[in-house]
Amino acid sequence: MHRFIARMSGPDGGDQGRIMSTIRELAHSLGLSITTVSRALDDYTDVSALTRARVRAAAEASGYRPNAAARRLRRGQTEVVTMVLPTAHGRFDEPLYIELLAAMGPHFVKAGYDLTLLAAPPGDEEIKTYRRIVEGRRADGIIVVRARRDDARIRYLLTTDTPFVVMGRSDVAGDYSLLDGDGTKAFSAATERLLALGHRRIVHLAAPSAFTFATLRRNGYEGAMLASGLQPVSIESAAESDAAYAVALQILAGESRPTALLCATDRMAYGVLKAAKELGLRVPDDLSVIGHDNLPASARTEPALTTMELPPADTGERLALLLLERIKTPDAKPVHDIREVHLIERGSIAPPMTP
Amino acid sequence: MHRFIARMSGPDGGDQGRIMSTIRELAHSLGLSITTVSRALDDYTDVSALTRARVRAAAEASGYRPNAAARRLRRGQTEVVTMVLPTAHGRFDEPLYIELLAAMGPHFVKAGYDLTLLAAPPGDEEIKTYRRIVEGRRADGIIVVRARRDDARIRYLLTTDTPFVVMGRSDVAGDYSLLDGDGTKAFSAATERLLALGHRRIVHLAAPSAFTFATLRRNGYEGAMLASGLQPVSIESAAESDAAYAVALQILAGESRPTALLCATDRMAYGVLKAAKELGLRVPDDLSVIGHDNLPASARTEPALTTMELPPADTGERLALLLLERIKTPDAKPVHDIREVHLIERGSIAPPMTP
DNA sequence: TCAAAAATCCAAAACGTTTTGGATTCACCG
DNA sequence: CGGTGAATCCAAAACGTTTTGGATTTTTGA
Repeated sequence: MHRFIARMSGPDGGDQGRIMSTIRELAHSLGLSITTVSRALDDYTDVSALTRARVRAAAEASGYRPNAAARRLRRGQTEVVTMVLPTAHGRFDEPLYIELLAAMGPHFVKAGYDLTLLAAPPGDEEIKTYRRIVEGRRADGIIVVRARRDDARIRYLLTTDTPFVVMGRSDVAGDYSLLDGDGTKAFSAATERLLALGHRRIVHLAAPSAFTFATLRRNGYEGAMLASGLQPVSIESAAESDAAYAVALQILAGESRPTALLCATDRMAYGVLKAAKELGLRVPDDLSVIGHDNLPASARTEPALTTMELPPADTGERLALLLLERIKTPDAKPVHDIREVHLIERGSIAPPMTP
Repeated sequence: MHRFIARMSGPDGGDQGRIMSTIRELAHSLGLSITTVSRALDDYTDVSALTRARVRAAAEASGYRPNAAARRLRRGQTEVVTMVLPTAHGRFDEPLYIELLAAMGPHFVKAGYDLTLLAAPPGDEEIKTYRRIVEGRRADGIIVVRARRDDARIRYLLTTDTPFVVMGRSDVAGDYSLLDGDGTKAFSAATERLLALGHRRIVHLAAPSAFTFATLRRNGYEGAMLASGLQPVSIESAAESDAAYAVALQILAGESRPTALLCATDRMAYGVLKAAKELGLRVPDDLSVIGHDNLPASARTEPALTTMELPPADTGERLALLLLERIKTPDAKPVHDIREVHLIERGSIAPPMTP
């Protein structure tokens, strides 16, 4: 009876459902010290099982959440990781990032981190953005995407002690974790697939060697060709589809034209498809085409494009985990994770009709 | 001489280039109080022009940046805005978001806000994510994208006092700012365009009426048809391209088939293109097709798809500004910004050949 | 010349946590 | 029964700002 009354209107019962905004209120309502409440919520061995349970229940019931700013100030860490989107001007046709973000999200949330996003065009502005994050201590870790061969961002970050991970490969030396697709192996495998279909005149449409991935993919293609006793032919083009279109018109003009074109990127493959159509060549009968990236548009081309991709969900998850590891144990040896790229076969390849 | 020595090794000169991490150090090195330094940096009229300049210079030179957590704690605001990505499972083919994010970014940065990103699949998890933000006071404002007719997120946010803006329209009543494309006007204009080309048998392939936009677009089409004295024919289909494909096969089978199909979305238009090809109908000669969204793939279809879009850069900018306004003056009347949708003409429409 | 007003500065409080360094109680042992 | 150690708890300091409420000096007005 006594208990019942206390629940109804006693000094303890009054705060029942109210939303408790500070730990002080919560502690007071429980007749405990702030210290004890804090430690109970943080699983210290320091507090009795009974008290812990009581605190837990009260926190749950009242919807108490520690003030993020206060805990960050006291702890000296931001509980934030940041990814800077390299935004060239104009249309930003890079759906990969949104998938990466979606895949990374849950892992960061689980680890108690918020993911903040900044957009910066390459150039001076970009480095300033990184400085702002680092000097303003706005993040505990950074994700650098689309690494460049000579990458000022990586060079800068190496001079600081901010944990970071890189997606893609760079020529910048130093100890940092990175994740990238195994472009060499992927292009080697794609070449072998074409060889298995009976192709012999396979040409590689390479991206500018300023990109690290371009060289890696080229190596894969050339290695596979040489291993089969064939002479590799790599032709470099700008990475835009228009440029690839122009180059492809040349390549496909002659009599002994290739029966297959292995392109460094999907976008380049689009140019090739356009050129083939222009020249009256049927894909895949007269010409097999392969790209890389699996852009959404590649499923809609005519015919649908055979391509390769680094599965975004896995990649995002791995990227998040790498960064969290880096934050937790900054002295551990950084890891280089070179992951397998998957071949996605669609309608743009077939055995060669013209021998 | 005296001055020179002081610079070399005097008590003031020692801190010259060192990075100053707290306002206390900075104040000390200038022989000023913390208060004065803080107010100098914040443009109070309270401090003399000379002092202000001195403080500014020293802050600049030493790379001082106020600790974000401390200022947030003191100010009671997070300086963070959040956007929750609705991620269905599987491939996330929605490049719009990344463009929106890129466009919003600079405006938030300029206003001193960080943009954090959370991913949540629709369902219970989604509302929990919103609760976490609101109850944990993790953001000063929220961006809700892809509004639904009966939208639990909006209903929840209306019960709190967290500022937010919505992209898209919902049936949920209440005072909140929103931004959306004028689907009605756009579809009316597209219909008129087809009429001007000489089409008379124009059919609208509508999305499920569970989506607000579906009804709006349908109204636009039907209004334009009626205004021209023609009988509108709207046929509803699921929004996936496969479903649209099946429906299109039916529509295009008969003898008096339509000469133009106006589709509620690009994805539905893809299904129509596939059906037309299957039936041996040439686009655009035998059939004109229009979509909406301007997905990247739409530029690569065969023929390239005529479509409509809400320009992402403008949209993102406007969305950011709307939210910032909402945060600054929460009592101001919310605005409904219905923006013009642009028609992008490509190869999938032409005058009808078969009369 | 003196009082009032303006200009300029500052000490201390406050924001809500986490953590340090004990204090208290209680059981147990010799 | 005194002492030791474990089990619990807590007061107060600290994190780095911003803001409050003066204090001091200088200028102005009569």
